[in-house]
Parts: sequence; C-alpha cells; structure tokens
Amino acid sequence: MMQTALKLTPKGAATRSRIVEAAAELMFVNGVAGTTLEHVRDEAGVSSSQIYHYFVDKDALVRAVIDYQNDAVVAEQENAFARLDSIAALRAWRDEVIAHQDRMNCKGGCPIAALGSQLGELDHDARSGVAQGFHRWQAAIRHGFHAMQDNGTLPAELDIETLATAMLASLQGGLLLCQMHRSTDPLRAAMDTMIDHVADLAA
Amino acid sequence: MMQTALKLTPKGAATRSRIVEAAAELMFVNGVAGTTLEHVRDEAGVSSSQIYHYFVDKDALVRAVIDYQNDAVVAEQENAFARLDSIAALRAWRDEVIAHQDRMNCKGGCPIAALGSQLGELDHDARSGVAQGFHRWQAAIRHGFHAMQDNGTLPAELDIETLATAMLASLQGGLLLCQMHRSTDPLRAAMDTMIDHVADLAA
DNA sequence: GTAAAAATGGATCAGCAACTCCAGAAATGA
DNA sequence: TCATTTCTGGAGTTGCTGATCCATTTTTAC
Repeated sequence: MMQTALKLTPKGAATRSRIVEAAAELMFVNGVAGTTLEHVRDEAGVSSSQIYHYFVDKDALVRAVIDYQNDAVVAEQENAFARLDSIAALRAWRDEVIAHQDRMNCKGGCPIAALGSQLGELDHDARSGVAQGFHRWQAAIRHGFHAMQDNGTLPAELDIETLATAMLASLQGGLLLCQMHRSTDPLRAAMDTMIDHVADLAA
Repeated sequence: MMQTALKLTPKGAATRSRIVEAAAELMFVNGVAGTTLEHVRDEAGVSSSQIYHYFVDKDALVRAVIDYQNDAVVAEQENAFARLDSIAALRAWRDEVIAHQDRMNCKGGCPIAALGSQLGELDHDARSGVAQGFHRWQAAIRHGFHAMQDNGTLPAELDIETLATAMLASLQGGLLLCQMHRSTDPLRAAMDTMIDHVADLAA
C-alpha cells in the first residue's frame, strides 16, 4: 500500500495526527459508519481537503485509526504485562481493567474489538489489522506467562500459547458483556474465573 | 414499544417475516450500516412502501432483527443445554460450535454479538435487546450447570452463576478471535481452557 | 532569495439511501 | 354483496456525506 509515500513536514505530520486522533475518538463513540468526515473535520479543526490530502479515502483513514488504536491499547497492555510475574500481579491487572471500564461507565468496550466487529466482513485490510493487534496482545500476555514459568510460578510444561489465547478471549468476551449489560459484573466473572484457573495450574 | 398494534392478516405476517429474515441475513453479511433498505426490498421481494408499512423506520426493523436473532440463536442454545449434564456433553457442545464456525469459514461470528457491537452506543433499545439475548443465553448455560449439580457432577456449593457468565464470555471472546483471525484455533483454545476448568471443579 | 513542494481553505458536486405519497388490488367481515 | 380495512407497487423527493477542485499560503531545499 504505502500511501504514506508523501513527505511530511513536522506541521503536516501534526495535522495528520490530529485527524487520526479525532477520527479515533469519534469512531469509538459513534461507530465507524456513524462518524462523518464532516465531524472529523470539525473536531480536528481542519478543512475538508486536508483529510483527502493525507488519506485517499475514508477507508484509508479507518485503517490509520486501527493502527493508532493498536498502538494505544496494545502498547499499554504490553507495558502492563512486561513486569507481570505472579498471580497477585495478574489480579492487580484485573483490577485495573475493571476500574477503567468503571470510569467509562461500561461504554465503548474494547476499541480494537469495536473496529473489528464493525468492519470485519466488509474491509479485509481492516480485519487483518485488527487481527494483528490481537496477535500482539496475545503475545504480550504469553510473555507474562513465560516470565511466570521462568520464576517457577507456572510449570514449565504448560501450554502457555493456549492459555494466553484463552485469557485474551475471556477478557474480550467479558468486555463485550460488560458493554451490553452496562455492568462490570460479567467482566469480573470472566476474568476471575480465568485467573482462578491459572492459579490452579500454578498450585 | 408495541408498534405491532396493527392487525396482521396471515399474508401480512408472512410478508413481515420475509422482510425481517432478509434483513437479518443481509445485516449478518454486510453489517447494519452496510445494508440498505433497497437491498432488503430486493432480497425480500417486496416494494419500498411495504417496509414502511410494517416498520416505522430502519431502527424499528433493526430491533425486529435483534428479536429474530435472539430467537434463532438462543433458542437453539437453550435446546442444546437442556440435556447437557456431563463434561462429555460439554465437550460435544464445543465440537458443534467449532464445526459450525468451520462451515461458515469463520465468517460473521455471533450474529447477536455483531449486532450489539455495531449498535451498542448508538441505539439503546438495540443494546438492551442484545443484553436480553445474552441474559437468556447465560441462563441456558446456568441451567445446564444446575443439572450437573443435581446429578453430582459438580459440587452443590459452586457459584454456577459466575461460571455460566465466564463460559459465555469465553465463547464470545473465542468467536471474536475466530472471526478476526479466520481460524477456529483461538475459539478452540478459549472453550477448551474453560471446559478444562469446569472439569477440574468437577473432580 | 527563490523556485519547488507541501499544506490549507472552502466552495461545490454528485450519488445514494432513507423516507414519502398516492393510487389501486386484495382480503376481511357483516 | 358491499363497505372497510389491509396490503401492495413504484415513482418521487429530500437531505446528507463522501469526494473533488482550485486558488492561496506556508514551508522546504539549494
């Protein structure tokens, strides 16, 4: 693709960023289809033609938003799991996730999952980008489990690949139920049950 | 709500059903925003005004589609869990879910979750309807676990409310990853891990 | 300093999709 | 039978939104 073949001056890069950030925020709140480029234009404080100067069309902007959310969400998760090496730390992570949903009033769910669900069957590039984000996320969790193997918390023969995938699935399913029910209860149930299972494996 | 205050003749009810079924199918494949009423019109073989004769606007049709999918999906799951009373039966259910996704080439994911993700923050009635579907689904799973308590497979003091929620979350998260990665592997990982956990509790 | 490239503003276009209207056909019920 | 209600067909209309154009200003590079 490489549509970013244009050279960007610092000012241009800043403008591009403002557009992507505004679009990300609006699409998180109003959905992709519910976000018009006019909204993005106003929110980012740019003119219509700017958007088309930096992105060939709306789909290209959406893909940039996916990349942006991948970095924003997964980078944070990678950071959280980098020093995650005990069951207690896992429970602390759980607390953070739930507290965050509480602050959001259970609205929006996972930004990456939201984009994936909305675009999954319509835009294959988008789906692929979302899958990449999930892959990075799963790897981050797996590295945490690997550290727990290294320090003896988890048995070495454990299939942490499968366990990390199951953990991510529980989290995502929990977030979905949390969003739909407007309650953190199901998210808590999902994460606690999965962490209990990991704790059982540790014993 | 009760917008179905109009009397429906058998013929009218059939037409209404055809519209809802066509809309459900199209929205599953192309998403809600990607489905135009013109498509629905053609697919159902009716004229434009028919749709507005039976539904005040597109949102009303969407809500009817949610009700339709709730019945279609959850009723099947209720039936599956009605006679689910052993770990082996749980694994057989897992096989069915995975086989179904295989047949779909991992496309579309869960119809209810798809509608919820697309409409969650835009249409509160829709979100509420989706939540209701999930609630019924969770209850079905819980009843299955209750039967397993009755026949001694699971300990009586177990919190099956939480366990059923966690199982549904694992399933939904697994389906999402399955759809995004176009592979049943993550779905298998999620369901197997959760069923293993239930099996541990049974021992 | 100056020419080329990049960035910006804003008016405008064009197509599509939700929704409307109304006339006429079919069914219902007495 | 006949009046009333329900159902159907399809040609509009309207507003919105993605996309375009081009003139102008700002920045870059030599």
